[in-house]
Amino acid sequence: MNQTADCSQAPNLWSIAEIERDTGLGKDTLRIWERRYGFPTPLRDARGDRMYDQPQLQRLIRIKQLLDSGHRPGKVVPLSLPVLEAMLQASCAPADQSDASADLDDWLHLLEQGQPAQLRSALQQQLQQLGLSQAIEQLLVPLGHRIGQAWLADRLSIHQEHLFSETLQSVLREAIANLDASSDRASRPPRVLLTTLPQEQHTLGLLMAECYFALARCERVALGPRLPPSEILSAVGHFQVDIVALSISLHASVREIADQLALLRQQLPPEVGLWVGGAWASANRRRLPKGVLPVVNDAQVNAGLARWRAAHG
Amino acid sequence: MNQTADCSQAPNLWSIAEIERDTGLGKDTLRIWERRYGFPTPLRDARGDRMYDQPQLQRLIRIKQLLDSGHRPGKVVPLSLPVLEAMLQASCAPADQSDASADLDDWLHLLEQGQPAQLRSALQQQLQQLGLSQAIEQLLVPLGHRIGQAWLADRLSIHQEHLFSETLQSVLREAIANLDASSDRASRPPRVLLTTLPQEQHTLGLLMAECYFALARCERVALGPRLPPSEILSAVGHFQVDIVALSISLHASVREIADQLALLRQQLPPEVGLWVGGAWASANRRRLPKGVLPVVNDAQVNAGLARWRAAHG
DNA sequence: GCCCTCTATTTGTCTTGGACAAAGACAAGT
DNA sequence: ACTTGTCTTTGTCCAAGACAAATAGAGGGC
Repeated sequence: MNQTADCSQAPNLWSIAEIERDTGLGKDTLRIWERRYGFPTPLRDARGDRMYDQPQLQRLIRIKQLLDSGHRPGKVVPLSLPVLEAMLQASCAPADQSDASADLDDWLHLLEQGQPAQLRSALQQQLQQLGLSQAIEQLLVPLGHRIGQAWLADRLSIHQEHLFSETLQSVLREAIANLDASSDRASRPPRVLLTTLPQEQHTLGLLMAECYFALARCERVALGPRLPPSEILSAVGHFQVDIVALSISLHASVREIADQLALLRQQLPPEVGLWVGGAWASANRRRLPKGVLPVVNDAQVNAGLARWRAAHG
Repeated sequence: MNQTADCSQAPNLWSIAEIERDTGLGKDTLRIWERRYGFPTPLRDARGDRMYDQPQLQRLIRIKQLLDSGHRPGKVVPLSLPVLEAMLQASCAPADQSDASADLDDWLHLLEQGQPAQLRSALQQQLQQLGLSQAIEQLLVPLGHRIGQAWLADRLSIHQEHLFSETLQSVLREAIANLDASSDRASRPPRVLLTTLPQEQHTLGLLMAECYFALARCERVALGPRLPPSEILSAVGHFQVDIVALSISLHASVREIADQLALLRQQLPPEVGLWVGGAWASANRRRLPKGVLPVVNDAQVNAGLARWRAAHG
């Protein structure tokens, strides 16, 4: 499953360094869990080095995901794989909208068959038909969830997920370019800085956020993903930005993000807004520091913008 | 210089974990260099933990860059910062084309002033004027080098580099979309899989490669950056691909890449081509495994395609 | 019900020094 | 020019212990 090449001769055995790379868990952490919780229990090669097998790798990946969503190590490390998967399913599937999920399966089929051109034109057509903001909220966001689930359940391989991601990125950027080209109204304040924190893996959320702001005809400074907080601060000064908009996906570590947001809010000039979108923001609304505005859909973005424009005449 | 936020109270001091993150050198390696070469010599905090200061971090970053371009640790770790910088300048500046470099400075100025909209339209205009393939080879690639140099010399901050990268990405994708839309000729074989190896940081090269193949009206399967070799293999079967095209930037570690390429070539079906573009390919043509075709510019891509099409009727 | 503070536990990171194999460099023989 | 063997370089791994930062839970005041 989701299995990287086993470069060595041994079948499906990984060294501690490969486990660190594939799970994001530090070597020290892996060793100390072994002492404290009795898991993992890697085999040893001739030299005495730890060699992890596939079931243990799977279990570690799931444990890491649960850790990132706020669970404590002592509570999840000892659990068996089925239990872990059940917990993940529970935390990943937020209220299955039953009517849409059949349609989503159609999209999965399209992705599985794997004709890039077809996928692209199907996406374009849906965007046309539903309109950009509707398409994002009712199709793309749920579809993203569904694809994440399918990947977890081994129905989708990494390269299929990449194809979807790349194709959707291309389509969304085209949509933004079209919006900007049809200059029936010129862009106007506020000037919004768009980026993500450095940990972020999920780039599509940022692009969807950019769509919202493009629809509202904001001046945008799109800096792409993964900008360190210190650079966000200097960019704010450099570009004379009114609002910093961050996109944060669910897979990010809860605490780490909350800390960074608090620090960023503190160091940012008070008159500059800090808006946060993405699944993380909706799941952790209570943990947001003061002065950080959650904007998880088109309506909230527009409401926030209306308020800003009213205040700044 | 290029300095991340110092989260702690101490001014400009970093723990060993932060050094690992910022340089890519392992903790173990840092400690053993200390034992063996007498560098680095970190201070110690109250608890006895290593704390690295700014000069040492700078030196370590340069050392890592030289290591990645093939130097041996014993030769470079003991060298002083000025010497390291001189060596980097030498290896990074491949024959300054004197006529173009004044123009490049104009672009740097534009980037420094930092009006996103202006930068974007200037890029678009140049693409129109020179044509896509000319613009890439004569403007964008040299400009990329120049920006890398400027970043090294502290003239450019990270957020400016992000702005350039994001803007150019947007412009190039628009150009590709336009090419595809103007369907005077439909796309035809070979079918080309476009991606990069997982280490790759430099995404723009991939997009430029996609431009070349789009100009040649190939069927493209763009999977975005950072696809693991095992996934490349399964994608080749899944999408019935004729050619795998990889973009590899100069900053990648020479040996690591060469090994991965050899393994990939070996595991790939013999009838599927493996083409490699980007600065790495031109700098390491001799290290390419057999059966791997270097394509570092538009002409070579077209030549390769012509040969393929001739061979496959 | 909510918020604070204090304490006990959990948890990850850092330390030391030694061992060892994979890979590069270099010399000698074909 | 090419292989082969040896020496040297170099990074990773191991073990156990120490310790501070983070968290949970209990108790007290509003």
